[in-house]
Amino acid sequence: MTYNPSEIEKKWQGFWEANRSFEPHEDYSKDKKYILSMFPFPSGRLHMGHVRNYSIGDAFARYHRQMGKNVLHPIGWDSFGMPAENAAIKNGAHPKKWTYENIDYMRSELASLGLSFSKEREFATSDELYTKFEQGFIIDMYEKGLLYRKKASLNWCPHDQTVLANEQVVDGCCWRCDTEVVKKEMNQYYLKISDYADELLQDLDKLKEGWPSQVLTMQENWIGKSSGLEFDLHFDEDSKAKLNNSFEKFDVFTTRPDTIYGVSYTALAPEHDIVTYMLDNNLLDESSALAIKKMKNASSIDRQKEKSGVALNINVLHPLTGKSVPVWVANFVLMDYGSGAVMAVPAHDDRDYDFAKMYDLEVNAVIKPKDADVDVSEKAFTDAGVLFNSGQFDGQKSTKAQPAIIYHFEQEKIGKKVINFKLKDWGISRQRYWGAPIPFIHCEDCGIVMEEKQNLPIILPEDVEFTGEGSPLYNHPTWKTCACPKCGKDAERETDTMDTFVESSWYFLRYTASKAIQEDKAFDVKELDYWMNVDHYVGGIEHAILHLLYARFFTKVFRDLGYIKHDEPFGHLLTQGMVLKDGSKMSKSKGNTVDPDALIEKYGADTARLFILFAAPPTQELEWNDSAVEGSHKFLKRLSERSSNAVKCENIPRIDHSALSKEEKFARKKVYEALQRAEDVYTNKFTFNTLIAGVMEAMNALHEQKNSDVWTEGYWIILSILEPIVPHICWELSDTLFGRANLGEQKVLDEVFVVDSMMLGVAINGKNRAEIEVSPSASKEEILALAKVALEKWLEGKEIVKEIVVPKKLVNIVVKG
RNA sequence: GCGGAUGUGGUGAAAUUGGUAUACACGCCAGACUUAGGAUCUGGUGCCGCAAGGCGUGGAGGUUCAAGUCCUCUCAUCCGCACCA
Repeated sequence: MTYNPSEIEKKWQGFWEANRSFEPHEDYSKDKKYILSMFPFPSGRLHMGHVRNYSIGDAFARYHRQMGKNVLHPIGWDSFGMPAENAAIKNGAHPKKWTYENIDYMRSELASLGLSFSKEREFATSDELYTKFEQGFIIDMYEKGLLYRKKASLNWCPHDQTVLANEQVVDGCCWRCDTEVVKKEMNQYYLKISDYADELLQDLDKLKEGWPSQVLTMQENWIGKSSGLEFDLHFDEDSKAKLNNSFEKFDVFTTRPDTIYGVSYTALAPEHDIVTYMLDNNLLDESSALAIKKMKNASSIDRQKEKSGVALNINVLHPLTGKSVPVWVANFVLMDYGSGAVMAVPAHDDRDYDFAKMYDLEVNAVIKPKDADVDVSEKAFTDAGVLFNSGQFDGQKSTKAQPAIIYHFEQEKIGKKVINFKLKDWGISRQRYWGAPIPFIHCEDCGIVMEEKQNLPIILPEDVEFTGEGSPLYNHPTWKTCACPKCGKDAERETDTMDTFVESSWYFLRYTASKAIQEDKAFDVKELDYWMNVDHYVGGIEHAILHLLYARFFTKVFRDLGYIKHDEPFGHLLTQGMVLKDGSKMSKSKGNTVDPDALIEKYGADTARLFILFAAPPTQELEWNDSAVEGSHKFLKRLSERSSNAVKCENIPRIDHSALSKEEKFARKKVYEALQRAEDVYTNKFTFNTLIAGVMEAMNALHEQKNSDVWTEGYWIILSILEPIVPHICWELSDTLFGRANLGEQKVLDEVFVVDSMMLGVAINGKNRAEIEVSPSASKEEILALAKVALEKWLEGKEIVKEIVVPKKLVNIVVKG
């Protein structure tokens, strides 16, 4: 049969569409599988990363459908976001029009790949219906006390009068007008993810089976739980006077209380209240004030590059020794971790050490290794050790001194044990147009008032200008005017929209909503119970932290709001590697992209899917190679052409294995080995590349023999194995040959694995020297006798020290002399 | 700086998890068929060497009868980041 991909792909895509082949069934007594690939942002065109993502997901979905499972395999669009607005600024295209046109085009691209998505559950997060439910959830969270407002320091372009995202700041300047970016304090809404920090950390345990360990580690580090000592540092009298008696003290946090006697200075974040007070009241000389302002304006990345500090010329008293300790401002101290102030122990902390050397501050060692003296003349000694110069704690080991010192502080009521998290609350406000409006109203009398739920969704106005200056919603002449829902007075709508991570934090729940309830509810408890959790979640490693953490957080919040019963959304996670060309990531700026449409047009979707799953295991980076794509295409051509060796039938042929030739037996063995591997790959290993290699081996072995029953049986099985990977060609051939009766679970026949003889490697001192053929029932003695004959020339004049026989593998003889 | 990974033929990669290193594929070489070949089929292909043989999984050690796999040190590359006290 000639292979004509464009014809058969169109044919079967039409068939699937007409027959609604991939809609899940509403029979909740059936076993289910929920297979989900991360939904795309509708940027305009599919890229190879998408093709990889959806090919992997589709393989799972189709495999489980063959196994008789009720499969939910949905798709949608993460359609709010900055690029739509940028396109509007650049080309004048309205974000809504731009977005929905992109969706239409990309939907057709996905269709041309033959992906087995459910159509009835597709949505875009910018749909008003989705916004309606999301705004409802935000109101619920506010009422639950999970949403609050606080000041944040944002990137601000004074020229465009607009907030900039980190990626819009280029070398400290605005990407559009090149004006120097400054920090501006603004009120922002925050979700209290920190309330869930402990549970988000604890529950990583539940994911150990199904998630890659490096993702768990990254999340663990991100949440960053640590315990230590928190205590106050009191100013001396002079310093208090200098600060107009406005401050008595500030508190610091340390995870190394054992080093406390080594404190030689303390450092405040440039944003610290005390620093702000000193700046506001002109208590610093001009150059110091300027340096601090510079620190505050620097991007967090610049702040990491080089340490800098300013002495405040005030002092605090060491809580244990009473010694005077100078207070500095340091750029590496962060306001939103701990209390924004640290005690510095340069002798035992690398950062503190560098800083002390820079500004010629004291370095007082108080910890030494167990059996040696400590030398801090070149670098800090950061290991645990034994305390000295530490008063009553001298001679104690770090591990013992830490709790002992904390206990001492608690007894004296001058400090306490504290648990800290790195995880910060999630700021969800964005000063942008193309996002879901935050459904709040500002009333002069009532303050912040929630919009009434019956008035949702609060939708975006369409008559908006995109100039890149200011916030389009804020600038709109009438949109924000409204009446206060509480008192009826004139009020103003909130003009901030939500971070798009909010949408992607619950979209997987929305997919469970069947058509019947989609209009009325975001989702239904019964349907959720049946479909959740997601059995396989497939997506890029770049989402390892933020998206996955936020989605886990929303799941827990929804549980506590009583909407759902699950603690964790994603049972198994597969993080795919990047698609590279010429050794680096495909990107427009590098000009090394390969266009999926062109690929499909030239070779067909099946070739694209086959290559992408064959070229590397899914978790690894994939190096693009045009001639290897050609190779995948040739394999499919052979698959098609050699199908003429198989015979039409309705059942798998019965074969008398013992009557077959060696080549025929070998071919059957290869076919069933591939089948065995298929189960392992689709359910455990996900190394589709080795599965495809196994099928190629089976094809090669079939080609070495001429028995048409063996060919037929081979095709019966191979087409079933390959269907999840290259569905169109498999449906076509299977339809022609077997009326598609083979597209289902196939049984492994153990009889084909029985062999008459096997080859064993024979080695001397571990060095492979020969090969022997033995019967599977041969005894150890028989094998050794054969091995010694094979090794005759190597054994001459040597003394045999040891003989090792590893059944079915090899023989190793250890000799001397 | 911190955190996470990755190093195997000319190339993408296998290796049943300590047991014959390089399966499968690309590329390359030779041959067949052909008006033609960028189609198809057949054979070959880790490196050095005429050969016997030797050497080979980034590098150096170690454990073991046996190491790509385990341990120690080291080098290179990639990814993420909020200097997390």
